[in-house]
Amino acid sequence: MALPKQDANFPGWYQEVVKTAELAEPSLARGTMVIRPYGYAIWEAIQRALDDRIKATGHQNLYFPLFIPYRLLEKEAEHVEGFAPEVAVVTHAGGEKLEEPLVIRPTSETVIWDTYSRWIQSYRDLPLLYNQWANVVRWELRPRLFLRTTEFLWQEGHTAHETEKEAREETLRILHEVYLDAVEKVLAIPAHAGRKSASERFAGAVETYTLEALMRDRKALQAGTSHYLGQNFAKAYGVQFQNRKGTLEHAFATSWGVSTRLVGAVIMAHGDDRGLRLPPALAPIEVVVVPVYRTDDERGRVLKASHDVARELAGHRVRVDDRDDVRPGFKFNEWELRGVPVRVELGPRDLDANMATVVPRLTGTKEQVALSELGDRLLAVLAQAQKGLFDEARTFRDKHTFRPKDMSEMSRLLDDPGGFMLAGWCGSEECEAKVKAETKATIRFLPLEPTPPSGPCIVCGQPATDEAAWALAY
RNA sequence: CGGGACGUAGCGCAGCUUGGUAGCGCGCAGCGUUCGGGACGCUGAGGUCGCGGGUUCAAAUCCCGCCGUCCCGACCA
Repeated sequence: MALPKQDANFPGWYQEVVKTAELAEPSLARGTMVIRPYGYAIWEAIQRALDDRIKATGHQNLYFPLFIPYRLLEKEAEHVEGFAPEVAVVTHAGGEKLEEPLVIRPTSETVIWDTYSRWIQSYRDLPLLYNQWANVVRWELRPRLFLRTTEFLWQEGHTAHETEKEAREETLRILHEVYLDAVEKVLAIPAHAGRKSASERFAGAVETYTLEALMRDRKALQAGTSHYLGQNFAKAYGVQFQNRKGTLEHAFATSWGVSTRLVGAVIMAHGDDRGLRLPPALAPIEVVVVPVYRTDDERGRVLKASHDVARELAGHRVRVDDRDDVRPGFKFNEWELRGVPVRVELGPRDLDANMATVVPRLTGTKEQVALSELGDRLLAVLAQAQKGLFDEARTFRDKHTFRPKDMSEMSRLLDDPGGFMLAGWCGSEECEAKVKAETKATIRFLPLEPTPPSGPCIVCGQPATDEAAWALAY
């Protein structure tokens, strides 16, 4: 099960890691996947990180249904136009054709705002700060495990506010305090927080904010989005409230979501030629102890010592790999492939010297540590692993951030080595489309606030309104 | 939908040109030897050759039709 080299064949490398590390595998229905326990444990850790932050910012969880009557979807014109091509529709049920087809939610703005119309009467009912954990279905044309599957798991927040200011603040609070914080501190992936151009905006949004990260194949990945929806949905679904002055007004909306795609982001941002590398904050197993023995005597002695190590690290996720049917070398490789941050090898030689062999996944170098200092040393290695992955990814990203002088240079750099291209943009869709046509790159993000750069638009030479970050993307 | 390829054991593939009753690697089961970096030997289980039709004494192989999957383009968390 040798992995393809990352540089030579990144898609092959990715697929092989997802499969052999037992994260997930394709399933029967087109574009769907089965998430296996190890992959799901990573997702659960991501969920916990997000859910903690969502609640800490004052939100509550609730749940809306999977099925949405087609007519509800149609009420917001831009929204339906954006999603219609990729919704799955149920036309038959209970053995007959349905009078009205049901769509399987591609996102839940429509049902939720239809419901909010009954929940919101007065400014006293606001704000509504709700989130749901759910599955959604989007009929994507090019599915890829975790990154773009027909069905995926995610979290979607839907809030309603009294004022535009409050709603806009909410959009940015989620972006920073929930998404950026979790992605950088837990997933150890450095990300740019930015604004989407009009063409990349969510269908029905006034403003879309995004988190963009650079993967190891130097393509960008959108890791989360937060939308300010203005009053579009409130108007479409008749959500009005009586304000403090006694007059009727439409509520202001936000929505925001991140998905199982983040599991793919962790794989692609941190993986190396030996497989996965997981940040300890996310790793289902932080420390694996591999006992080495030959005879029954040695086995008993070494296993006892192994469990002592596990006990000393109470509160951390430690696994003693006591399988008798595979040899140590196999275990070393397997746990490296699955990204466990630290391995401890314990054999008769170690025990005779009152030592253990410690091997951090990041460095791969073996070090001898006295048993009496092992606990402290492991904690230090774990802390270093979390920081090391983040620092390495940030250095990598900065090294692959360029300021091309003109289109041909941008084109050349995108081709090799790839990365983010920062350049002036005049704000016109024509220029944006031209870059895409010539280089396949899209604008991944604009600065949070419009900030004219020093140079002109890289396409037309007119004065620029923003410094845009272009990249090839997933 | 436009362009290209492929469907043979759980997975990855060979066999097809030139028809003769299905094979390799990995994995799986049993036994033994091994065990500090992906072990080895022997034995064994496992296949409607995508589906339907045709040609032929005989079809995985040749012919016709259908179905499905994957890759490249437009979409996308």
